[in-house]
This record gives sequence, structure tokens and C-alpha cells, in this order.
Amino acid sequence: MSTRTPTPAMLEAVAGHFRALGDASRLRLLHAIGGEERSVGELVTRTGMAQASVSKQLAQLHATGFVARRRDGLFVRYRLADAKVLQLCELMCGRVERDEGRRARRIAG
Amino acid sequence: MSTRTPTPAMLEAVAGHFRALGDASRLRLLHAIGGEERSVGELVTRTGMAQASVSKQLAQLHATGFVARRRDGLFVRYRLADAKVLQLCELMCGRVERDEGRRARRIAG
DNA sequence: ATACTATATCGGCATATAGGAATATACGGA
DNA sequence: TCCGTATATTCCTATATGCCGATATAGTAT
Repeated sequence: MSTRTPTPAMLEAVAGHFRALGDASRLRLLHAIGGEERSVGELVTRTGMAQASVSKQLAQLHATGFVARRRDGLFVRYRLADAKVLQLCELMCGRVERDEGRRARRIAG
Repeated sequence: MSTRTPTPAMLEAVAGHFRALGDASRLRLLHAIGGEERSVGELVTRTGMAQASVSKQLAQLHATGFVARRRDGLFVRYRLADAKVLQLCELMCGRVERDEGRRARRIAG
């Protein structure tokens, strides 16, 4: 159960992975990809983000292993790397919803 | 299964929670807290970070609900808010280890 | 109230990162 | 080859964030 102190490199790597999910644009991209395979252009359309931004954020998600990509002629098709990506997002989403609920209840009494 | 598009506010909230885990110092603090209740001073000692930094990072972890705190006389005792905090970290840690392994294998052939 | 301790906050500085415009690269077709 | 399309990268600027020292605040005791 990892009682050992994690190495600084490991901590930085894990932190970097969390940071990769720590941006609303990237989360929107993950959601826009969903269970499908999507080209960059499709994601530009679906999110309304600029092409350069989409490409750059996808590069970061790819570098951290959250999405996989495949060249298809002129296109590059992105997909979620695996089901655990969604699992992470849903875990976090659940926390946020629970916290929001708690806050609301506190306000409403 | 949330097929609906998340609201921008929700995305930003979730992203903020990921960002809260997206820093090596904060991860070190979570690890230093572990299963115990720790005062700020103890965490300063255990991490070697400046007191101001420890206090500020703990404030962020508290604002995002990852740690809980309790006043105890002069001290403020922090603890992990719940077991799911570790679950998130371990999920991410597993991803990183798997990716590192993949990279190493690719290099080594 | 004063003095002391533990924690929180402020201010400055350095770095990281997001976003946009322009440019570069990759690929396919003629 | 040259052209057109799709994607990636570069450069720039604005903002966010981390760290630290100094200071403020909360709590306890005398």
C-alpha cells in the first residue's frame, strides 16, 4: 500500500497528470470526444474553440496518455485512451456535486 | 451516464479540483498527512516546506474538500477528508506507472 | 492587557500556462 | 511538381500560480 515516500519525480509526474485534467477546455474536449473517434476539425466544431487551441490541448492530453490518436489520411482521429479516463472524471465530478450540494444545504439551512 | 453537456461552471469546478491535486507540494502534503491528523507545524517539519506555503496549500486543499480541519487550541489539525482522496491519487499513480513502464519498454525494445 | 505560540494572509518576484494570430508541416490529388 | 486541406507549432501577451519573507490574526496563559 505504498507506505514509502514517493520520489519527487513521481510526485511531479502525477501532479502533471492531474494538471492535464485541470483545465475546463481540456475537459470539454474529453467530453466532446466521448465514446467516438473524432478528428480535430470535428472537435473544433463541437467545442467552438480555435483550431490551434484544440490541437494544443489535445497534444497535452496525448502526452499524458488520456487520449490516443491515429492518422487517417489528412485527418487525425482522437479517442479516449481507455475507460479509466472517464472513471477519473466521474469520481471527481461526484465529489464536486456532493460538495456543491453540501454548500447549498448549508445556505438553505 | 451524463450524456448531457456539463455546464461551464461545472467544468470549471471539476477542473479546479483536478488542479488542486496538480501540484507536487500539495500531493506531498496529502501523503504527509496520510491516515493521521497532523498540525500545520508537523507538516512543515515532515515536508521541509516553508510554513506560509504549507498553510496556503492546505487552504486550497481544504477549499476543494480534499482535507478537513479542526481547531485544537493553538493548533489546527488537518486530516484527509475521506478515503476517496487516496483512491483518486492511486488511480492516477497507476496510470503514471503504467505509462512510464510503456515508455521504458519502448526505449529498451 | 501583555506575552508567547501556532496558523493565516499579504506583497513581491519568478515561472508556468492559456489563448490567439501567423506560420509550418503532413497528406492527398491533379 | 504545385495546390488545397487538416493538423501542428511558434511567438506573443495576459493571467494564474508557486515560493518566500514579513506581518497579521487566533488562541492560551499569566
